[in-house]
Amino acid sequence: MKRSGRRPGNQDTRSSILDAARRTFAEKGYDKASIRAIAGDAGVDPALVHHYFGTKEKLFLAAMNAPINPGELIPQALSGPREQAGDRLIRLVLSVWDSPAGTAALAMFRSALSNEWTARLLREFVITQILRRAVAELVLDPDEAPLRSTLVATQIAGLMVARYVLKLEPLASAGIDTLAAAIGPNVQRFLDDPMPEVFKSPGA
Amino acid sequence: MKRSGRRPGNQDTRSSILDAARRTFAEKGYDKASIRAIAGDAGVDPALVHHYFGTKEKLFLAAMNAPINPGELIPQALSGPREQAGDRLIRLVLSVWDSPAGTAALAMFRSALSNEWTARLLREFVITQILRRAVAELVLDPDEAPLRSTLVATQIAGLMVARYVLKLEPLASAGIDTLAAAIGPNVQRFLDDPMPEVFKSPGA
DNA sequence: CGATGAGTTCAACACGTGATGAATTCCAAA
DNA sequence: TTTGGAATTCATCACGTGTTGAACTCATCG
Repeated sequence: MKRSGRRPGNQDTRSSILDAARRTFAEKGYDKASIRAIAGDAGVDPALVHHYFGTKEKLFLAAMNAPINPGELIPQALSGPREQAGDRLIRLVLSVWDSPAGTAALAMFRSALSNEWTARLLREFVITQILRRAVAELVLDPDEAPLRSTLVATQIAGLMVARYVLKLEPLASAGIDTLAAAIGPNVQRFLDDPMPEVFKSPGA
Repeated sequence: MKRSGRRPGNQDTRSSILDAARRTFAEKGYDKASIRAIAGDAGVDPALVHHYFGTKEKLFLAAMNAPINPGELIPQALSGPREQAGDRLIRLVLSVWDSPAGTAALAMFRSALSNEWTARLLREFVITQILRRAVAELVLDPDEAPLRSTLVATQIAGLMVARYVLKLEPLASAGIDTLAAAIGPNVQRFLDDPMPEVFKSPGA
């Protein structure tokens, strides 16, 4: 028959490579995370990484594919009173990114800041999966949704940059309650405070 | 005597190298801006860059040193009614970054996002020259100044990332008036809206 | 004129990178 | 026990990087 030879057996290594990849991408970004460093972190020969995942781009995609699944988080952000949506968003974002499951998200973000290809990836992912599918739901006027949701993204991206990349104190070690109380209302204002009429036209 | 040999003559090249360096650093960030690319953009041999500036780090410092001088901008941000300080800050930041003089600032920012050394540089510069010297002046309670000024930095950094790095639409092509009207009030709120009492303790 | 030294270029080194393909180990099916 | 094929490693390639030092050009001074 066709089936013969060694069974897939030790597939721990494959997932330990993925873990190391997520860690390293999150810490150094796409470009500076070398295949050799990832392999070293996983205790494995660099060539094995290529054997499993082919190219570095495919490895990155494989490392992102599994854990980034906002399907469960989005309802959590949408449920509850809409007057506290900003507060809820900040808490959600911070709790996800501070958790081990947020490593992939941090890897994606850090990479997108320095690499064009991953920037395109993040842009498409954020726009189609997050902004249009969740944040836009919170905006009443659909004409204003694109700009308003991008403004929310602005505040959240800035929080990420200051806290996780530039590590500006005292914000980097501030607690989640403090940040939610400070930033939540501003996100809320981006969602539903009245804005000038220029907002309706796309190329304002 | 000591003086002999060819006079400095054509010193255009030195400043054209600096211009090319600022352009390239702004476009690609510190790491991906190769000496060869900078030299090529200036129409010059790569070795000449080393002859003038020694190392790549020194070239970066030289490219940043001249044009980054917030001494004139800070009074502009502080003058005027304090209720419109947020609006003024956003307008100032956008007008500076969109102008050719803002190339150095954009170079600094892009580099800090992907390189540890330049991140330290930007952190020290921003904290000592911008936040403590200008934004903190706008905060009434000195105990709250550190966190409040960092929050302002959060919103501004996020605007930069979304507009210049990720290029999220429609924000990337939005006009300065739209953005000032949308974001200014949020900056204002970071400056002087009442905040929970946790703010006073540094490690909140 | 001839010497000096700045402006400029050329060729090369040492290094780290992503990637490739042959070689080796080793389990499980026949 | 033989053997096929997956798991894993080794050696190597081609390339781009920052950096270096020797060589060349040439305007100016003595």
